[in-house]
Amino acid sequence: MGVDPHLLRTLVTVAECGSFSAAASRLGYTQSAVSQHIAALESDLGTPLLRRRPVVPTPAGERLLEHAGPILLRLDAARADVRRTVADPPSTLTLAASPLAARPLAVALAEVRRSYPGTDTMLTVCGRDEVAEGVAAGTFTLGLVDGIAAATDPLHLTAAVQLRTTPVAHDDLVVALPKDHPLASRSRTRRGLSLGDLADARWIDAPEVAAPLTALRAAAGSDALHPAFTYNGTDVHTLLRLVASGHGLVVLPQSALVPDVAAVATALSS
Amino acid sequence: MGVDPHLLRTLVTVAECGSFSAAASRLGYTQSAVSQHIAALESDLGTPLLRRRPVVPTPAGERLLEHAGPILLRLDAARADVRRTVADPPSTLTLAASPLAARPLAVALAEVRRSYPGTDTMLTVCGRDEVAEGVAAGTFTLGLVDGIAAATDPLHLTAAVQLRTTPVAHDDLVVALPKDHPLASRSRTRRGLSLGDLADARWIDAPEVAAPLTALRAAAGSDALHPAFTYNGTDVHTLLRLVASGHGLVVLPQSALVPDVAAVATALSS
DNA sequence: CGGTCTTACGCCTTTCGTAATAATC
DNA sequence: GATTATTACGAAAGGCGTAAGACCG
Repeated sequence: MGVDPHLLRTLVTVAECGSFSAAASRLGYTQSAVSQHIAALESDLGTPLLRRRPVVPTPAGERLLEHAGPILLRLDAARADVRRTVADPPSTLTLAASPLAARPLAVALAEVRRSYPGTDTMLTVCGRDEVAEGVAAGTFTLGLVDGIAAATDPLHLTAAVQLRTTPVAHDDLVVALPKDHPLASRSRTRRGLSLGDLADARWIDAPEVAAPLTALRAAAGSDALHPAFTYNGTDVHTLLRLVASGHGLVVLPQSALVPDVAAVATALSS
Repeated sequence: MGVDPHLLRTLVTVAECGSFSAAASRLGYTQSAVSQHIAALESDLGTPLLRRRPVVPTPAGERLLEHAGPILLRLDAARADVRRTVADPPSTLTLAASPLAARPLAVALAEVRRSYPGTDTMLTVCGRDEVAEGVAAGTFTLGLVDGIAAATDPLHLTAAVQLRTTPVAHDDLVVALPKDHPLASRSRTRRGLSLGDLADARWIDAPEVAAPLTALRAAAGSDALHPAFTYNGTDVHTLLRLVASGHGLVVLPQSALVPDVAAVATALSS
């Protein structure tokens, strides 16, 4: 009685894997145990949660899955929170950052190394949600996340756990165009190139890195922003090369476009 | 391993009761079982969570308790959510409302009875948080909550579960004064009686019914709003009588002060 | 002492794995 | 027929209650 988190965890894994046996091996259980877990959940809730062969969540299962992730995350967060109050300050600081938080990251890193000279520092770059979840679960000491924010609504974190957040920097958004794009010259002269002018352009949807297209549609008030394709990745460099090759446009913070790194010839490069 | 919700529930109960044995009888366990629950949690987390005799949470315990409530609530919410997708529409609608949501409640009630003529309707009036928690846990079908809200920030629900919310009505806030209060006449003539003028008045803090004083302090920008006493209750009628008797002032929505009910003499009243 | 929490121990329930059965592709 | 899910059953572990012990006021 009462929705055991263990069972929720197997349900989530089964839903992700789309298979009982795959979930079993990932969790270190036997297929039998996984089957019993799902059966226990279903008998407890009085309704099937998964349709078998293929394994797909029922509507009821979908509802439960919507809750399962946040619950498990919060459970981890609780444990991490307790340990944090007990343990002495860690000897290695683990930082996490989303790719476009690079500029404030440099500042934060300097600050951290100055304030805690003795401690090692580890850095992980990953998607926004992974940063938030990692901080919540205690995997990371500190996380830096970028995102579209207004003055009133600082940043809409999708994580289910409320975290202590502080805005640290802001940057203007620009449209990344290939250099030979017809509008590229216009963008030099006048800053106000409205999104409406680009409604018919081909866009790259890169939700893990840049502004998600849905957010842009809301901002532009236009439904006409069609993605040429979706880029599931966190690498900004690759994304910029795709833009340069004319595969589509992307909205990015200005600082992402400006290379602050100089190239100097070395013996190796000759 | 892994923070069993059962254990969390007993921890919460023990912290509320301030006693193992009291918590045991409330939960239907023996004192021994409760002791084992706490011991299991403490050994799992590797730190004491409660200081005994008297029973008070340690700092680590406080942290865990901050998470425990929301987790347990969300667990209930998940179960209720699943059942809701499976069960056919309930034969009795259970509504809940905070006391000062009375006016929109009347409208909602009429709407509900018109739309679902066959179904019985049950109404519960309780504090804002209880409404939110009840809706999350599926105890209530629909909840109406009042609160101080701006256009940008609709209503800050403290509940840990995000609920589908819709603003349905708004009302101006007024200061409730006794009729013979020196400022009562002024309030008739001009509406703009600033909170600063009343900074030195005696206030009744009724956080479950009216605007909490902390919210007023933030709005007034003044730290000088001192409560004469705190009223822990949900009954508006009693609160208004306290104001009328000169025990203190209260900020309420305007509609709470206007009696729309007429008195007519009956045989019984002679 | 009276009350309250902790520990020890026995019983019962739960849960997992092995293995056999059933069902689907 | 091969893969995958369910069912049956035995062994191990976990959880609860009773009862005795330890601690504090």
